[in-house]
Amino acid sequence: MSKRAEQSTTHLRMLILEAISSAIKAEELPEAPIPNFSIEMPADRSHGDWASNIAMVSAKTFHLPPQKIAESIASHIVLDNSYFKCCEIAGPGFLNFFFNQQFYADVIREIVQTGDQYGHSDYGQNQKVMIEFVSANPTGPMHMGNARGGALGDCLASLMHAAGYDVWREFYVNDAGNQIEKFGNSLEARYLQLYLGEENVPFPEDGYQGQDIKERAAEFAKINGDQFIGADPTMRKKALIDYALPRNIEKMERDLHKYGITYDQWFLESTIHNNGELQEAISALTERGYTYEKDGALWYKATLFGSEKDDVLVRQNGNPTYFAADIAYHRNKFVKRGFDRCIDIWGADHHGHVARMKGAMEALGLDSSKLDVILMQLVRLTQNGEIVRMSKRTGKAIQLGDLLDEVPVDSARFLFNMREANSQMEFDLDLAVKQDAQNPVYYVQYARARICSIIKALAADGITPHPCTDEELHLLTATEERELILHLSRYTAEIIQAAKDYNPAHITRYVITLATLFHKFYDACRVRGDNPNLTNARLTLCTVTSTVICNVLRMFKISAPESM
RNA sequence: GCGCUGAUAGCUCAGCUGGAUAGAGCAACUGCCUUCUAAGCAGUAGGCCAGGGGUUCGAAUCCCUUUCAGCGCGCCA
Repeated sequence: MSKRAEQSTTHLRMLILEAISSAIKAEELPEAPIPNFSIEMPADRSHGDWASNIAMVSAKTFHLPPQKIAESIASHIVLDNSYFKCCEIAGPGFLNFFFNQQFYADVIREIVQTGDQYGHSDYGQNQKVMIEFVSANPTGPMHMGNARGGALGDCLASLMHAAGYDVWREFYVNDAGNQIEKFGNSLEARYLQLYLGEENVPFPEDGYQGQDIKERAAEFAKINGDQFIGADPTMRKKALIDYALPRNIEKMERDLHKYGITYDQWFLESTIHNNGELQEAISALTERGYTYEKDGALWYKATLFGSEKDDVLVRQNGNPTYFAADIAYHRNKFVKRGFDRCIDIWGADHHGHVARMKGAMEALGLDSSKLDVILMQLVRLTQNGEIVRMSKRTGKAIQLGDLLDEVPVDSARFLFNMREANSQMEFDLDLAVKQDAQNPVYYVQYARARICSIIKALAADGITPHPCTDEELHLLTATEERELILHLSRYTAEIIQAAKDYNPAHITRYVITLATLFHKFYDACRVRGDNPNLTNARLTLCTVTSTVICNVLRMFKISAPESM
C-alpha cells in the first residue's frame, strides 16, 4: 500500500482502540483486556475498504454478542481528520470502513510525486542479502530449469531491492570435483575419437553425452591438432578442461545476459579449494567436535543436527565431497562476506539437501534461519499440447539458448514468474511465442500502450495534464476509478508482501489485475470530455497507472512499448 | 520403509498469518467498435476446495488420518 494506505490502517487501529476506551468509560463495555484483532481488506468491496473483526474476537472477553460490541464501537468512533468517511456493521459483527475522497486524491498525488520510485520502501532496512541462483553445472548447456530459476532469481532480486534490501546476485560455478573429472573424461574421449575413430575409443559410461562436448573437443583439436594424442592423460585432460571450461562459463554468461541477467559475482568453487577456506571449514567442524574418522574417510556428525545419517566430508581418496565444499561456500557467504541473509534457489530434487545444509550451518555456530532455500519445481515444457521431454544427457533437450531463440525475453521472464516456485508449472511454448492477447505479458503491455495512445491523442489537441487540484481529483467517483486508485494504492504493500514471501509471482498477478482494472476504467470512463477538470483528473489517473505498470515492468526488466 | 512437496472449474492456476455467497485466465456460448488502440469490455455456463475425522463463533486455509501424484534418502552434484 502507499504511505497513505499504510498510515490509514495503523491510524484506524488506534481509532478503534480509542473508541473502545470511550465505550468502557461510558460503561457500555466492561473493562477487559482487548485481544489481538485484524484489520484487512475484504475480498468483496461492498464490505468496505478495511474491515475489522474486533467485535467477534472480543466477544468472549467482553461476554457480549459481537453485534452489540460492534454497535458500541461504531457509536464511539471518531473519524474526523481520518481517511475514512464512515463505518458500517455487517455480517456476524464485522466493522467495515470506507475511505473518503481525500484518500483517493492523496494516493494519486503520492504517485505523481514519487514517480519511478513509487513502490520502493525501506522495509528491508538495507540488509545485505545474497541471492544465489541458476548455478548450473558448467559442464554443459543450461536447461529449462535454469531458465525458470534465472527468471525467478533475477526478478526476486529486483523485488527485494525495491523492498529496501541491499541485494547481491551470485552464480556459484562448480568448477571442481567429480563432475569436472567426468567432464574431462568425456572431452578426452571425444578428442581421441576424432583421431582414432569412435569405435576405437570407448566413451565413459557416466560421461556427458551432449553434442556440446563433441564441439568443444573439435574446437580444441582445431587449435592443438593431434599433439595431445600421445600426451600424459592427466596433462591431456587438464588441457582440455582448461580450454573448455572457461568457454562454457562464457557461454552461460552470454546466454544469461541475453536473458537480462547480470550477476554481481561468478563465484568459483575452486577458489574455496585453493585458498584454504575448505580446510578451514572442515577444521572448524572438527574443533567443535563434530567430525570423526571411519573407513579412511572424514565424517561429519550430521545426526546431531537432525539428519538420519552422517555425511562424508573427505573421501577415502582424500578428495573433499561436494557437501564439504558447499559448507565452506556458505560459511564464506556469512562469515567472510558478512551477508545478513542468503537465499539459494535450488531445484526441488535437492530438497533433501536443505536440512543438511542448515544443520551444517548450526554446527558451525551460525544462525541457520538466515539461510533460506527456495525450492523450485520442475518445468514441464509443452508444445502442440504435448510434453516436450528435457534431459541434460540426451543432447536433444531444449536448452536455455534455444528457448531464447524462439521466445521473446519479455515473455519468458514474465511467464516463468506467473507461478509460485513451489508449484510445478507448465510452460506452453506455443503461448510464449505467440505475440497476442492470450499471452499475459502482452495484455499488460497493451494497457500501458493504450495509456500512451490516449495521452498522445489528447496532446495533439493541446490537452496535457497539469497538477490536479483536490476539487478535480474529487471528481473521480466512478466505481471503476475508485477500484483502480485503490489497487494503485496497494502497490508498495504488495512489493513488501512479495518480498517477504520471496514470491515475484505475486507481482505479476498484481500487474495483470492492474491492467484489467485499467481496461475496465477505459471502457467505462472517457478521458476526453466536456468537463476539463474531469479530463485533467482522468488524464492524471492514466499517467499514474502508466507509472505503476512501468515500475513493475522495469523492475522485472520487461519492455513497456509506447505503442503496439 | 522413512522423509519432503503437492491435490481447488474441462485445462493452467490464485485464494495473504482461519473470516462474510470459493476467484481469475484459457477453452465454450451471447452481446458491445460513426467517440481516446476490440491485443479490449460486459454477460452466461462450469465446484462435495481429493476422501474422512478433529480444533471454534467460523476451515479451501490449522491438526490427525487415508488415497493418489512428483521427488529425495550415495565416499553423485
